[in-house]
Parts: sequence; C-alpha cells; structure tokens
Amino acid sequence: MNLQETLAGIPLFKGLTGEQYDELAMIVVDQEFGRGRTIFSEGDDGVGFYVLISGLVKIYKLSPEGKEQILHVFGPGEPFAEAAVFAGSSYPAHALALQPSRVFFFPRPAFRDLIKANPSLAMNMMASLSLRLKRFAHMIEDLSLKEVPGRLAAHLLDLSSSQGEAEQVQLQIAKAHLASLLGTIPETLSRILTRMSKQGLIAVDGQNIRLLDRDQLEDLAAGESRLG
Amino acid sequence: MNLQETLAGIPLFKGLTGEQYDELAMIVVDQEFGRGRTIFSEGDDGVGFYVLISGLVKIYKLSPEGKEQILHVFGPGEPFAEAAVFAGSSYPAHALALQPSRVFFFPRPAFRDLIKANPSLAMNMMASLSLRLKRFAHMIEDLSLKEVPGRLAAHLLDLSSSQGEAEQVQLQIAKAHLASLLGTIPETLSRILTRMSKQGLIAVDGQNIRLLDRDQLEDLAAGESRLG
DNA sequence: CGCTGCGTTGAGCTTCTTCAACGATCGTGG
DNA sequence: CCACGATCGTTGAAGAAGCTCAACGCAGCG
Repeated sequence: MNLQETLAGIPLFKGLTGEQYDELAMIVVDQEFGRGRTIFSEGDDGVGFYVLISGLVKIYKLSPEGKEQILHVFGPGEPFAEAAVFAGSSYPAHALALQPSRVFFFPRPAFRDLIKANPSLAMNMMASLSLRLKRFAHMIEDLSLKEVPGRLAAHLLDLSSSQGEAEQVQLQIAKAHLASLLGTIPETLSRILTRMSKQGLIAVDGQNIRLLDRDQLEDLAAGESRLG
Repeated sequence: MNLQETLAGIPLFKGLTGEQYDELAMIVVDQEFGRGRTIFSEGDDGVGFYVLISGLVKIYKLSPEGKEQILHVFGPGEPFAEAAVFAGSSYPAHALALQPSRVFFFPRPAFRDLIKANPSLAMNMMASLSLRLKRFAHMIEDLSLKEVPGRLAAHLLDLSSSQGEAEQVQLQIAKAHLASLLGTIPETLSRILTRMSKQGLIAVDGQNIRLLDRDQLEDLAAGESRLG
C-alpha cells in the first residue's frame, strides 16, 4: 500500500481529492515506536500532530505521586495531539506506545498551511475535535457522577457496541490500564470484576469478558442502581 | 454598538474582514434568557451554536438521581455548544442562564457554509475547540488525580490569575455551583473552606476570598501536599 | 410575616485507596 | 532447560475521603 492509499484510509482525511493526498504525502513523516516507547511528554514543544497507522497508543496524565490517569487509548486510524496544532504550544499530556506502533507525523506549520487552503480538511478536523470534546465531556460525567462499577459497565457496553454487539468483548488493554482509564486503581478494579462475576453479570477470562446480564449492566452504567 | 461592532469584539471572530462581519450579521439571531431559564437541554436537536454576549451561562450534566456536574461556566465573549455544529446532531449537555443573559445564536447550516468559505474563521474555530479540549483534559486530571482541596486551590489560583493576580478573588458563582463545578457537593465544599480558613490559607467573606498563603495553595493545587 | 434560596454543621456510613503479601505467566540469559 | 526477574493480577486488613441524611441559621423578598 502506498502512502496516498494509506492516507485515504484515515477517517480524518476522507473525502479529499487525489491532489490533496499528494500534498499530505509531501509533509508526512513516517515513524515507528516500540512497545513502551514514549512518543512525547507533557510540556514538550507541540511541533505537530499524529495519526496512528498501526499499534496502540495511550495518552495520559501523571500526578506528582505517580498515579496515572489515561485520557484515551487510540487504535489504528485515529489522530492524536491535534489540539497542540491549534492551541497553545506544548503537548498537554504524555503519549506512549502500548504496542509496537507506526504513526504518521504531520509538522505543525506545513499542516496549518494545508488546512487553511482545504476547507473540507478543516471541516473534518473540526468534526474530529468536536467528537473528542464529546468523549471528554462523557468522561467527566462518568468520573463525577458514577461509581466505579457504573463506569466499568459503561465501558464494557461501549466495547460491545464497537465490537459488533457481541456477547463477548475483548478488553484490548491490560486490566491495570483499564483501571487507569476508568479513574481507579488495579486493586479496586479487580475486586469489582470479582463481585460482578459472583453476581452473574459477567464472566471474566483474562481479557475476554462475556456480558451475561445486559439489562443490569445498562442500569449500572446509567447510574440508576448499585452493585449490591 | 451595532451588530458588526459587537461581533468584532468576540475573540472567536477576531481578525475577520468587514465583509465577513456582514455575513455573520446576516445569519445571527439575537436572544435573551432570564435568570434560571434553560437555553437547551441534553439530547435536544443541535440546531446551532451560541456566543454569550452578556450574563452568565452554565453547561452541565445531570445524573439520574439528580446530582449535577457543571462542565463549564461561560462569561461574555465565549462561544458554547460549538461541538454540536460539527459532530453528532444533538446537544450533549444542558445549558442554563445563571444570570440574565444575551446570546447570539448561529444556525448550523448557514454557519457551516460560512466557515467553509472562510479559512481564518475556521482556524479560529479550531483554536477554540482545541482550547476547550485542553480545559476538559485538565478537568479530568483534577477529578481523577486530586482531592477536593487540591481542586479548590487550583480553581482559586485560576481565578486569581484571570482577575489580575489579585490577592482577593471573586467566585462569581454561588458556592453550591462551585461545588458542582469541582465535582463535589455543597456540604463538602463548605467544610473544606472552613478548614482552609482555620489553617490560614484563605479568608472567606461571602463570594470574596482572600488568598493568604499562595505557596501552600500552589502545593495543594499541584497535588503535592495534603490539607492536615 | 413566612417563604425560598443558600449556606453551615454534625453523625454515621459507603466507597475507595493504601499497604502488604502472594500467585501466575512469560521471556530471557546463564 | 531451568532460573530469574519483570509484568500482571488477586486478596486481605485498615484507614481516609467524601457522601447521605438531617437539622438549623440567615438573608432577601414577595
């Protein structure tokens, strides 16, 4: 697959003309990061943004005591650090490859020129930023208004819908990472998984989880009920 | 002040040409909302976005049990609900006027046409969305990695810097609203304000708060220390 | 006057975290 | 091939932070 074809497969760049893909191809930098490698750190100069081509990347914040809050885990096709291109000048969080990852890097000045000249690219970018905003709003809501079992249930149902409404979902990330994504710690997550299993809501087998009682999971996710 | 002048005073629209202000003026709808009036509700059809001209507006989520989490309190000059223009089709949260407010409403289709034809407007919009994204990321970090005293300290220092580094800051909103903005409840906020006063960090007089020990407030805000 | 919105304080309880120990798995180098 | 360390997960006991419930105070205003 050549560069232009790869670019055309990225949702952010959908609907562009062949010429526009050529322009993108001219400024893109193809990079690889091994598992556990840092892509950028909070406070680093925001020199451009990325699109993940393959692999898995986490975006996270750290507290002074070392506790981590994952803001997002990105899979193939997703852009990250776009905000750094348009606001402020430094990355507001850390980015690290959870799996060996291939990313396309777009340098800030060249990309700004491109987007200024391409309204449909700008519209795509605004849609992407807006979607991200919605997800963050959802995350704030979850952290503040739901307890951990509710957040977990919501996450499992999200996974199910993104994995084709299957009864069995795949976490994709280690449980320790899931804990950080849900705003808690591994111990607490482990206890809650055990509790939900005992109550017949789910069945856990490593990173595979079967959703046995969707109705009750949905009640939990809505914050309408407690886990006895 | 005529319409074009008012538009020119809005940061989102800065740097546009006179002709562009005329175009904006043609699609804008001038609206007023009394104190306590709902501007839109979560799930409503996202028919456009708003810029607050005067007054005070809160954007918030509600849990099924009625607990509220304020995502943002907007003052004059700030746009809100922009995300609804570019992603999804419904508002993802509620908006309510905390004070009598005047807003400019921009209908979605007309504004999309406008922004597609005006690259500098698009760049401004992307900057605005990106800034919002940063603030949300910060809020997630606070909710997850800091305790309530830390969030309060961070908020007070934010207020101080936006109010000209004054020793005395003005909350602008009721303490019950501040509690919701910080992801807690009025009782807890009240207790913490009392505690911080007794320890000489601040002095509270209604909505006026004097910052007596900036160093220690900054430690708290960074999450590096606890409130004895 | 009495209502309503707003704030404070106390007692008890739930949830979550901390600290500590332990078990399983896996890849690597001796 | 086994041993070792590293990563990851689980479980228990104790403690802290924050929430719920309830009562009360106080100011503004119809």
